[in-house]
Amino acid sequence: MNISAASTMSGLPVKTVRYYADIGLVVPASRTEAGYRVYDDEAVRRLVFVRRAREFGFSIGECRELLDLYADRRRSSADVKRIATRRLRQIASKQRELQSLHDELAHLVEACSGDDRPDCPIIDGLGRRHSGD
Amino acid sequence: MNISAASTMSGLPVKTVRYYADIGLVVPASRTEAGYRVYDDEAVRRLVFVRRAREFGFSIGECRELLDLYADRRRSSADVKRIATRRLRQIASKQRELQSLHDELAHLVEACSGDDRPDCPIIDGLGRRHSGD
DNA sequence: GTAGGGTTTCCAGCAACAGGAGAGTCAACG
DNA sequence: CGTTGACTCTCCTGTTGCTGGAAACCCTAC
Repeated sequence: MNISAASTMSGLPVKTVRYYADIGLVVPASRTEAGYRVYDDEAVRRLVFVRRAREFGFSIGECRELLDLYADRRRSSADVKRIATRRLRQIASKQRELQSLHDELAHLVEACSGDDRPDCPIIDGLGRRHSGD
Repeated sequence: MNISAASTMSGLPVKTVRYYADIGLVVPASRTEAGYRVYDDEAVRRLVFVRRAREFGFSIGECRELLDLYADRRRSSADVKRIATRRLRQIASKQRELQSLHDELAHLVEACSGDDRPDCPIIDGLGRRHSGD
């Protein structure tokens, strides 16, 4: 199938499919004589796999690792679990970060009257030095 | 004061201070005859303000807006509150997104035995199509 | 045979800097 | 006064993961 069919089936934009081919992440099964990329079912499965992994926030590098493991029928599940657990920790850390950000900013927003007077705790709160000094 | 003093006082890397000057976000008070950037207290206050706002995840564009409001003694607090509230909603949305990501991935990780056998629910779960199709 | 879609390559650009090259500048030391 | 070393300047490249566009080719249908 050609690139637009692969795009539709994988749920990735054509540009992205082409990009993944360029960086060697998911290469097409072959090329036509005219140079058109040809994708087969296996390649589409890999595209879907990458899309899902990207949706989980795995980097392209991590996708490459996972894809290798995906293809390797003899890999141990421990290898996969290690990468996924690392990613899980990243997510948890990002969540904590966002939480404190949210709390602090919400605090400022609540304290702000939000009317047409110039006094604004948000501006004051941003201007006041706070972390890292 | 020169750029390294401004860097130290603001808590921003020299490169970043220079970058902010280049894009016109925080311009130095003046230049020496040799072309060295000269920062005064006000410029440093603005650098600190931007650093704080960036830590809150405001984009450079939003920092520019906020900086205008910061400088405008006659602005209404409503203008500031609008921008901050928008950002707050972005944070909340990102939090929800991370939460579902975390839950789903944690689910997969828990289901994975993590031993040296090849069966791996994580790989299977990533390979299975799920969203957007 | 020609109109319209697709497809190819390559080049530019996004955010928000970081790293480094090569050249100029400044203060201190001898 | 010369030199050393730290600092600064501008300019260019690279990062991540694409996205958009241009110019050229290809393929099918009418």
